[in-house]
Amino acid sequence: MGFGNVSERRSAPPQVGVSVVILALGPKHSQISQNSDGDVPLNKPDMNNGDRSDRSRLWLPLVRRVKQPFLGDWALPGGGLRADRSLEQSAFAALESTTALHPRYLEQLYTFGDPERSHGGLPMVSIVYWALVGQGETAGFEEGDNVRWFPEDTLPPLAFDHREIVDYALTRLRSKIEYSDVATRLLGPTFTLRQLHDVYEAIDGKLVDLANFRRKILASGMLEDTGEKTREGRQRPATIYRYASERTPRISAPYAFDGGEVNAATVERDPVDDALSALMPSRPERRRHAEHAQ
Amino acid sequence: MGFGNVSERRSAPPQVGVSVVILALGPKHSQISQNSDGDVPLNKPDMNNGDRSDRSRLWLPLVRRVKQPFLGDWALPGGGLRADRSLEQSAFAALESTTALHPRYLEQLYTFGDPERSHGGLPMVSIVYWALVGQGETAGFEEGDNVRWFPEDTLPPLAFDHREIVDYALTRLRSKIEYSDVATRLLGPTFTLRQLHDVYEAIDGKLVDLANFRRKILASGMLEDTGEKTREGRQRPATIYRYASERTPRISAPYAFDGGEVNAATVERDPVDDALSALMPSRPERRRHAEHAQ
DNA sequence: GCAAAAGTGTTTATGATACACCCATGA
DNA sequence: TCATGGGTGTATCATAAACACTTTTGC
Repeated sequence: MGFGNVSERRSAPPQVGVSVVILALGPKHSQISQNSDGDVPLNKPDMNNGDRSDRSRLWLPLVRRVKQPFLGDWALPGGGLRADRSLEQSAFAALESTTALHPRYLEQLYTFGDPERSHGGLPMVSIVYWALVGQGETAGFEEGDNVRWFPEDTLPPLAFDHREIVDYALTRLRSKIEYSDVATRLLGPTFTLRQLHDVYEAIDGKLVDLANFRRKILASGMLEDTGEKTREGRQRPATIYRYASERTPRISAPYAFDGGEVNAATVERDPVDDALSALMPSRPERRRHAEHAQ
Repeated sequence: MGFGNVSERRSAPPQVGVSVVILALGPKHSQISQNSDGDVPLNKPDMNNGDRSDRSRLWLPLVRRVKQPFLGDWALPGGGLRADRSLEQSAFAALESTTALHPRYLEQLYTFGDPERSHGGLPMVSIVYWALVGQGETAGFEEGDNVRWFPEDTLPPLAFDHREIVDYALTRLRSKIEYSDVATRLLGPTFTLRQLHDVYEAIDGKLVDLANFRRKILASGMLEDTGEKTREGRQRPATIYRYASERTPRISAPYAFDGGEVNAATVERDPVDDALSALMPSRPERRRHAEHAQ
């Protein structure tokens, strides 16, 4: 299906797709050796050891491009839209098809559509989502030659404008961590205050006073004491908390995508600050693009 | 151009368009009489009188649908995408084609794409922008039978999910006014602190202590004394300020759309808080939707 | 001088930060 | 009992809110 000529192509609508920035907490330094082609560390973040000092950097999975342009470069996982799927479902599907990960958080980031970004190919509008994956969510994940995890601060050159997109996702995460619960989504369902504290420090470089952090978080009421205590290490056991939003039942599931080993229903929009949570579980509708054809 | 059958249509990509929520400051009560069909007040907000008490509500223009579904209902201005235009340009074009308004602020709001919203017609993804129009910007604007201004709090029934979209835009405005300069974009290029104060009160219902407001705004450094004073009324003249961002020259114009009586270059993204301002004037790229086809 | 709006001062409450200190546990 | 991280107390500082007060103009 080709376009007739340049001017027809220019006035035609662009292609549309979905991409996802997936973020997870990983070790500060890779434990496995460097890779053959000189790329920076790249084993997947190990989610299951209790070693605090080594769990303090954000990692994200990228896929290698197998087509021009940017053949061989790393890019964000993505996929197409389908008329019978919500954008979130499409994002989820894109995410799943490349990484088999089940996010604990998924939110729309931004829609990129500048003609310049197409780099000579078909113009493309990308609706980008960002996702947070908790610890333990990566159990079934296998890295291949075309999918690999990278630490956020040592990314390889990325295709298209994907580098800026990643940067924007990180900016959003860093901003959102200050007034919402997103940090908890990078951990498992339960965690200690120290673990949560480490997430905060990992996300925005600077050190956070642990004593004040404790008070602030506890005062915010977003955590709930599970009644349990850690039983590791040789120190005083720490209280184990859980994110308290289970109290506030979802009005409606953000999307009905359900399957896989981890329940997709655990994926939520931010209930506090993302106004869409309140507005979006909205009612059906249809909007043909004929509004300005009065 | 029809689709073959239902399942083909379902797996096909949806249509894509752009819509805009346009907001401007208007009088609290309409000065002209009610409309024939019983709709709520609807003359366009008068931007040019100095009557404070009457300048305290948000208004927005809607267009009447001339097709099914929702024929005759009011809807957001919108239009199509073109491969050779940025999303902002498309938003600007949509805005212009229906209202001839020149916004002082334009920012992407959200992309809506739930299949349910299509109400039985062709599935539609809407990339929605919101715009703020300052006083005096509406000079050349003419209302027709198919375009009309409504006060934000007495909207008629809207087509599709446009009501939720408007609500979300208002939520974003109310949130953003607290940590950015958007409020100034609803006024003219210069204004008194009292006027700005009134905008704040108009936007989020509650009263704001004028003394504290004055200190806070002034301390934020976002305003600049023009050196001029008001010379109206029979009271002490007020200092006239201007938004101080002219100091901080734009790195690059958000988009190159230039034309019409008001310079489109005055449309800016929020320079402080919208991280995209820093990231988006980014470099070209192209992203075909083939990422997950490894 | 008086009304009306502009603009300043001052007190109080609230929250963030820094950091000293005590507690519970395993070895 | 000591090392280690868990957890609390408290003084200090910055900011927000409340509101009394002074200033400048036109009439």
